[in-house]
Formats: sequence, C-alpha cells, structure tokens
Amino acid sequence: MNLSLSDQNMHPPCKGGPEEEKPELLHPCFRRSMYDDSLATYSNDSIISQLLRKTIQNKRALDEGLFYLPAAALSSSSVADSSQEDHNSTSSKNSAVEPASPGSQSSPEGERPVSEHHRAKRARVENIIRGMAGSPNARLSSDGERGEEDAREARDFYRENKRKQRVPQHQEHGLSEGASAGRGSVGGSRDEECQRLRDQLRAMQRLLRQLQEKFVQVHSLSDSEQDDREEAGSACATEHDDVTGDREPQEGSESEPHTEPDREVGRRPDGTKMYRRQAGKREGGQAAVRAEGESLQEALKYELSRAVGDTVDAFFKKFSATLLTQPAPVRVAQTPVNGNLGLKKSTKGPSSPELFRTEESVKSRALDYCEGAEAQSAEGQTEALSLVVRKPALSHPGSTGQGVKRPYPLHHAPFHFGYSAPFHENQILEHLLKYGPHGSFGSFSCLPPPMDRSSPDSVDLVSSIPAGHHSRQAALGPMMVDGLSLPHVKMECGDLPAMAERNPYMPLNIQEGLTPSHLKKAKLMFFYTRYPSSNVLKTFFPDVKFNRCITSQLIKWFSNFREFYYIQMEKFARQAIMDGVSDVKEMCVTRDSELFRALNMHYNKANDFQVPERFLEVAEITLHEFFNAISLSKDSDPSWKKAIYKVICKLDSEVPDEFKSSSCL
DNA sequence: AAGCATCCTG
DNA sequence: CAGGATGCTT
Repeated sequence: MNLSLSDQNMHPPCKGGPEEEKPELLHPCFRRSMYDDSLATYSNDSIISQLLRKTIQNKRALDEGLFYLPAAALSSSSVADSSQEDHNSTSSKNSAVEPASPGSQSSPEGERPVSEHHRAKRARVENIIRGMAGSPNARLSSDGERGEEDAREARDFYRENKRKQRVPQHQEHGLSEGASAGRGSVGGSRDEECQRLRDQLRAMQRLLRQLQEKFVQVHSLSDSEQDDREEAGSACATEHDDVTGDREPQEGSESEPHTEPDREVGRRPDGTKMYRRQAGKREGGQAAVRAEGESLQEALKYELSRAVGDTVDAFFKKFSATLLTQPAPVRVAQTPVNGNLGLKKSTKGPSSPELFRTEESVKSRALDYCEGAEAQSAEGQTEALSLVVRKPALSHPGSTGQGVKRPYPLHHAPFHFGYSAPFHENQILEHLLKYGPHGSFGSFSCLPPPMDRSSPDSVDLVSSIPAGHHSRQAALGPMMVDGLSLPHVKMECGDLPAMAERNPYMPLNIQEGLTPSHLKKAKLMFFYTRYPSSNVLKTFFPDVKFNRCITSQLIKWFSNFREFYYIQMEKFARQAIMDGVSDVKEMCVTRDSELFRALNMHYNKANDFQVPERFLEVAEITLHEFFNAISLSKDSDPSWKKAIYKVICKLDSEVPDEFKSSSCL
C-alpha cells in the first residue's frame, strides 16, 4: 500500500522495531505492581527482543557473508538488557544493510556455503532460544553467560548442525523466478512466520496495555484510592487525569518520553515502514537461517502464550480482588443471588464514553509502536486445538458469591471500541488463546453458579425445576455465557466487523465460539434430529454467531453423533445376529435396552433429559435396518450403509421450540 | 471447485 | 471430538 513511503523514511535513527516499546507497554499503575512479574518480563525488551535482535543480527551477518556489525553490537547482549546502544547498533546495522536491497543480494549469497563460524553462531542463537524456552527465569541470565554458552556451543554445535543439515535446502516454494530453488525466497515462510509471531506479540502487548488502561479506569472509578495507592497511586491518579483529559498518560520515567512527540510519535510511520521493509528483506533470507527461524518461532509462540496467560491471569486476579473488596460503582456481574443479575443494566464498566476516550488515547499511542499485526493473520497456525470452548470446571456449587467473573467476555468489550482494527486484536487474542495455557484461564475461578439443574432442557427435563426456573435462566444465560466463554473457535474475518459493531457493553450473549453447553444441547437435539439442516442449527443456536467455521463445526458434531449412533446400531444388530435372533421383530429398543443405554450415555450423560419416545422408535427402525441389511449380506457392498442412512434421515422430527432459547444450554 | 458426508485416525 | 482423506454431488 504505502510501501512507497517507507523508503523515504528509512533512516538510521528510526527505530521501528519492537525494542523501543518496553516502557510503553506498562501502564504506570502497573509498574512495580504485582504485574511487574508477569508483564515486565514480557515487555518488549524481554528475551524476545534480544533474541530477535540477535537473530536478525546473525541472519544479517549470514546474509552479508561477513560480520559487518561492530563488535559492540554483537556482544551488546552481554551488556545490560535494554541499552539504547543495543538498539542503535541494531538499527544502524539494519540501515547499513538497507542499501543492499533484497534483490541485490540475490544469487551470490544465496549459494554461499555457510562457514563453520557462521554455523557456530547459529548454534549459539539456538542455545539462547532453547534456554529461553526452557526456563523462563534463567533466560535473563543467558546473556550474561555468553561464555558458558560459547562453551556449550561446541557441544551443541554438532548436534545442532546435524539437525540443521536435515532441513531441506529447498523448500519448494514454487517461485517461478528462477531455476534455483535456493534463491532468496526460500527462507521466506519461516521468516514470515516469525514475523507474524512478532507482530502478534506486539499487538498483544498493545492489548495488554489496553487492558491495563481499562483496569486503571475501572479501578480509579471504583476505588476511592485505597490500597492500590500504595503501589502505584500517584501514577494512577495521573493516569486517570490524563486519560479523561484525552492526553497521553505516559510519564517521564518512560524511555519514550513525550517530550519528543515528533521523534517518538511522529516516527510511527517510519517505524512501521521500516518494519515492513525489514520484513520484506527478511523474506529474502536464506535457507541457512531457517533453523533459527524454527526455534525462534517456537520460542515466540511460547513466550506469547505464556505472556498472555500470565498477564491476563494476573490482571483478572487483581481486578476481581478489587471488585470483591469494594462495592464499586462499576458492577461487574456478580453471581446471581436472586436470579436477578443486576447485570442487565449495569453494563459492565464505567460509562462508555470515558472508556472510549481512553481507548482513543491508547489507540493513538498504541498505533505508534506497532502496526505489524496488520496483514499478518494467524493462518499459518494449524495446531490442533479443540474448537469447543472449555468452561472452567464448575467447582463449588454453593459458593456463588466467591466466583470471580471476568468483567468482559474475552472477545468483547475492552478490545474494540472505536478501534480501527478490532479484527486484529480479536484475531490475535484468538490466536493467543489457541496457544495460551488454558490453565491460566481456569486458574482463577470465574465461575457462575453451577449449571447443573438449570440446564433448561426443560422440555423433558427429568428434574423438577420450579415453574419459575425459566425466567431465572433467561437472566442467567447471558451472564454465564459472558462469564464463561473463552471462544476458541477460529473466527472468520467476515464476521469480525459485525462483532465490532456490536455494542461491547451490551450483555448480549452472542458467542463466537461453541461451548460445552452448546455441545450438550446439540447432543440432546440429536434425539430429535440426526440430520439437522444448517437452518435448523441457526435457529436453535441463536446465541451463536454463525460463520462457516461454526457451522461446519456444528455439522461435524452431528456427523460425529451419527457416526456413534450408527456404529452402535451396527454393533447391536450384528450382536443380535450372532445371538441367533432370526426375526427383526424380536428386537425392540426400550429405555431398558442396552443399546439405548449406550446411546443415552453418549448423548445424555447426565441423564437429566427425558429422551423422546420417538427417538426410541427411530432407533429401533435403525436397528432393524441394520439387522436386515446384515442378514441379507448387504454389508458386502462397501456402501451398504448408505441405503440405511437414506431411510434414517427421513425420520427426523422437529426439535421442540424450547431448544431455541439461547439460555437453553 | 465447493460443500457435504463418511471413514479413519488420534 | 477434531482433523485429514476420500468420495459423491452440484
């Protein structure tokens, strides 16, 4: 797009990289607070930054085939951690490289054999990375132990080297450019991945920053300066003023002082472009660096998820502590004591306008230092992860008042107010959730009262919930949903804007993800319909924001249900035949049947749902179909089941309207 | 080619 | 239950 601009603004002083952002990351209120542990560790100058710097340095070195870096730069990591020097050397180095455009360094370097020295360097980088991923605490010291690493390097070198050599020298990137597969494009995908991760990390940091801001807002509104003042009091106050004053809240202690808006803020575009440019350049990387990329990638993933997990965890811990200790003006859905949640109008959080303002100020600043998240979606990530949102286990049925609820559904409120790029935030969060340690979300008990009996399969619920239970659920529904959902489902780009449009404060319970409750509901629905149309699904999951992913997931669910169903049928049919049953009519399915029990166990484990009679009939018919088919040896035909499927699919019945209730989970 | 279903596997 | 492979349908 505006890549053209980037070239102009490329000059050494532009430190576009993430290295700069450390101070910005932490809200003043959170510095020295309990967040320090979790946040500071992940500030931009954390290992990641250093690692990135080193990696880039190494890569550049390799690219250029020589170590043009001043010795200070290479060893800078062994000095302190942040050191402006380091940045400068890095950037100046980068700029020094710039002239050699990606294109110009094409073939000669591309084929250049990697020297032993270079490989040793690589080994070192890998060591750093490994050390980092291995023990978070030891990471910071890794720099100071360069010597030790060097020593270890020799050991590791051969092993690593061996491994690296297995890395395909040509990754078939299908570039029509030239015959040589080892051309500049080779390292691209790896690097892109790393780049993406970096971008995501930055965006995440932005998010964290916003979280903090949000917290400060809420906190300072609800907390008439209490204990927290001791921790970060003045900073908080200042922050608050600044925020409401629509100003940059950052304090002088930042290494990105606002006294130089031109340098700092103003250079945003520069930084951005530079960043892009570097990315572009890196795409011209060589296969030799791929190994680093791989490790780096993993390390980044690790760091990213851990950072988020820890931070979010810490954040909500603190948040919840605040809420619990103070009857804040901001009422975050507490547990429903009476069935009236006080959630409806309380629209979690302070008045929206203020938050919006905050958001704006945050935004302007946030945009300053990162933009990389931009084009990089998380597509490359295909790690298997359950699409089902796992609710934290409902621990204490009775301890309603103790549960601490996340003030916002993770995907909603705080992240996309007037934001220009809600999509990225969400996607990144999504991504992080994917990789994030689930445990960290379950660690704090954001739990509503137990669903248990409230599960309004009320239609045929065996349980005897009083007539009034429905209204209670109606109220309960949204809150539970909001409080519990951690949408894990891959989102569809097309739906995100719509998401963003929704009022984040609206206690609406639209889900981007399917929860276990949805799964349960789907299973119960299976008693009525084995082949639900997507329309039916939409109708009966009104609280789900449908997109292709969700739809196919639901469809897949029913497919799985059917699979199990038919397997059981076949099994029991064969069993009957084995048992010498000769007449179909001897076989009937009742609630006492083993077959039924197996099915019931699968679809209605809690056994709190009165399975409709019709299902028994259908099951019996199915069983008969299988029995007959097998008896007639139709099963020799590979597709013999299809005929049965055809019969069964016509036996669907209507799903009771009660299932339409969104709170019917 | 896309969408859906089943089968198979983990 | 999810993902991938496969096959069928449109």
